[in-house]
Amino acid sequence: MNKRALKDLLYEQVARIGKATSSPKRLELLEILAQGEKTVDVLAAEANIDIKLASAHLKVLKEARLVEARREGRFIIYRLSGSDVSNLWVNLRTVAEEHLVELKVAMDQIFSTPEKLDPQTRRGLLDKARRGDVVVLDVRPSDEYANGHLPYARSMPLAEIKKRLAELPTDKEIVAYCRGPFCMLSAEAVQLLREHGYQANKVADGLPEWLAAGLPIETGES
Amino acid sequence: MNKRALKDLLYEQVARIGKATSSPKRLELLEILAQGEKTVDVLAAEANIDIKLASAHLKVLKEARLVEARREGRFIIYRLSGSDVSNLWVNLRTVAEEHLVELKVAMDQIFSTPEKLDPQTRRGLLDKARRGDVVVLDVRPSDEYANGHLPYARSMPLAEIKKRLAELPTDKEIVAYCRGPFCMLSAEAVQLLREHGYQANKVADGLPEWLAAGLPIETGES
DNA sequence: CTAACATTCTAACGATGTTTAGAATGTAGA
DNA sequence: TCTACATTCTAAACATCGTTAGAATGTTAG
Repeated sequence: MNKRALKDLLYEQVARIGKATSSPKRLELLEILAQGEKTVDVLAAEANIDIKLASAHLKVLKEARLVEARREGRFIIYRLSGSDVSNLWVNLRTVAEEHLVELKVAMDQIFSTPEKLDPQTRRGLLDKARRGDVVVLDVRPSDEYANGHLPYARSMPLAEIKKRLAELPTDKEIVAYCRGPFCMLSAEAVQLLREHGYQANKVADGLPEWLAAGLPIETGES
Repeated sequence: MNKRALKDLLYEQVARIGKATSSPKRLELLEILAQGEKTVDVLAAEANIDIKLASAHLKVLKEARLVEARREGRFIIYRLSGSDVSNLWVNLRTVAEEHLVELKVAMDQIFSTPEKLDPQTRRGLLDKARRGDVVVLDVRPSDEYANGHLPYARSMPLAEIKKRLAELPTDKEIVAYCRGPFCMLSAEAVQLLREHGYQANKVADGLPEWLAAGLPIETGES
């Protein structure tokens, strides 16, 4: 076999990863899976697509070895095949945010106050959380919190906030986060909290971004 | 506009980056551009494709804002639109190397002695190069060397090595590198050097990998 | 064993991407 | 202005992908 054919083979393999990440739906599935393992029906519901279609996309991701599946009873549970896949998602999204004007514009329209974090402010948030100067609030579903969350974060899924308002302090800043910059849960949480007189803000980071920045996380129930 | 439509818009934008990296040829073009800016005909020659096809692929990369173009006389010069694009290429290739067995097998077939570098050995190489314990040899074309090279590296393009053998020491280890793990220049250089009695080895790293690892580089002619 | 259920497989459609060749554009130099 | 040249644009053939619906598979509970 000649040199060119061999080279072509190498790039073709990398292109398998590129192809797997070339569909919006598959990217959304990857982001959801970056929060923890999920069954097909949960993934389909979260991504708002038909189960059959979700299954087809998951098959593509599996063939590219970006996800793995295992059966548990009647359900098949998918998970990312490594933390490097989560990092790749963050990397792709970051490049898109950096270079695609259309994405910047869309983000500005959706999220009035962008709260991007740089390494320094991430550390700062960590320190303030440790000292108890802010309450870090994880508003994702509780299974995602259990799978991994920011240090010192408390779990309060968006759907439960209204009933559990009393648990939150009114004299401290509350910092809400969810799945990442594209997730709208924290924005809704902030709106709800502010309406009830709390000092609430959101940060764009989710677990994948935190991990990609090389920062530590915690796991386990609240 | 409803929430779902807005979300779809976000993922669609990221998918533009994925789509741009879903073709082997485009990935090869990105890797070449990660060594420095190039004209279309040089890119086409390096990637072994027709100029028209190269132009078409470059157009796709440009629409995804991964590359930029400027005209200089009769030539149009393309360059990556940021160092994050170079990092993305490294990230994609690394994920592929990690998860795709087919790629591992192909790499083993082509490169008999894989010389992957971890952060520690990279630092070690840097130290040895500084002390002069090894000669780091950049065997890429000289314009790529001028655009950026590993610290303390000497430029000796593959095509010139035979004539310039006398410049190299026989009592020191020579470490050759080129464009990255997929590039065959350094492997050929090592073979040539060994045939002439030199102690030569190669490392998989190229400039993009070195930069992605957060290590410093040098620029300028030799 | 049967029914209910989650998921995948198969087949089909239109939409999109890759590649090639020929025409068109824009620049440099005579 | 005319010619040579690098590059892009256009059109067309062909392959691949996304999506949908219906059939098939494998598992659990009765």
